[in-house]
Amino acid sequence: MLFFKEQLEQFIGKNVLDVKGSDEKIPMKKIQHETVNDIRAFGKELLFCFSDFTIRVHLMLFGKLAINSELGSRSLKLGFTFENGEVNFYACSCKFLEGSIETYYDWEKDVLNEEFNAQIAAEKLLKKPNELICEALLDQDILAGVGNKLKNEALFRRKVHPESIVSAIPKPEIKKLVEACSTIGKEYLSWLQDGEENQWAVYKKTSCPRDGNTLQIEKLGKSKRTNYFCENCQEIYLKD
DNA sequence: GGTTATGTTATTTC
DNA sequence: AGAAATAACATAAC
Repeated sequence: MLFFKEQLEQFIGKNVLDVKGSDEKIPMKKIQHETVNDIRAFGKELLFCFSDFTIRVHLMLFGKLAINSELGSRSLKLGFTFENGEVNFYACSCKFLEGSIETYYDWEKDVLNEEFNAQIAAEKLLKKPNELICEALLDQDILAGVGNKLKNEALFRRKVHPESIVSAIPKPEIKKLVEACSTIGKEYLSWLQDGEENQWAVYKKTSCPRDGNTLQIEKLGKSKRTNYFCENCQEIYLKD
């Protein structure tokens, strides 16, 4: 979401002339004529901060946003009109957060925030000793912003098998994994900013870029998310 | 045309 | 009651 935040900065400090959309959880009248004090990103969420409340937008799987344009084929969920342009959201999840935004978020959890704290994230992962690492890395309360792509890529880069048990992975490796999530997240952002194609090593790929081995594609864990991994070069850590 | 997918929350079931 | 499974949401790509 950091990618969009940068494109939305033109609206910081601007007054909301009009609010539209079908999201009944959002009190449209309260927002009208209010001024956006800040636009922030937290993990996969975008935050429009007003003086007494914040509007949170999450694009989920299928969401889209349009800046200074409209997507005619979709039905508008939430749209802001400013004096200098407009933002329109579709197929997203919106929430009205009363009060100060600081009471809702710990910025150090967000892998793309400058306050991201890898040490704390690693410690929190270790508090889930029995989980598969491929599930634990997706915990938004520990690593906000890490999705299935970053998870797969981080595990591959660190040569850790997705079915490894958290408590069996050496502690220094846990920290390295956490740092890889953040690093790869930044790489992803720079591809987006530079308009480059995604350069995933294993996500949606069929062969290992290290040894050419055919990648395993499996839905693992309780959440059954797809995992792409190389059995040859990703080590599995199991309890003894 | 069916399946799958960058994700989370609400509801139902056990 | 609380955990765990299931559904819901809504769209594009293959």
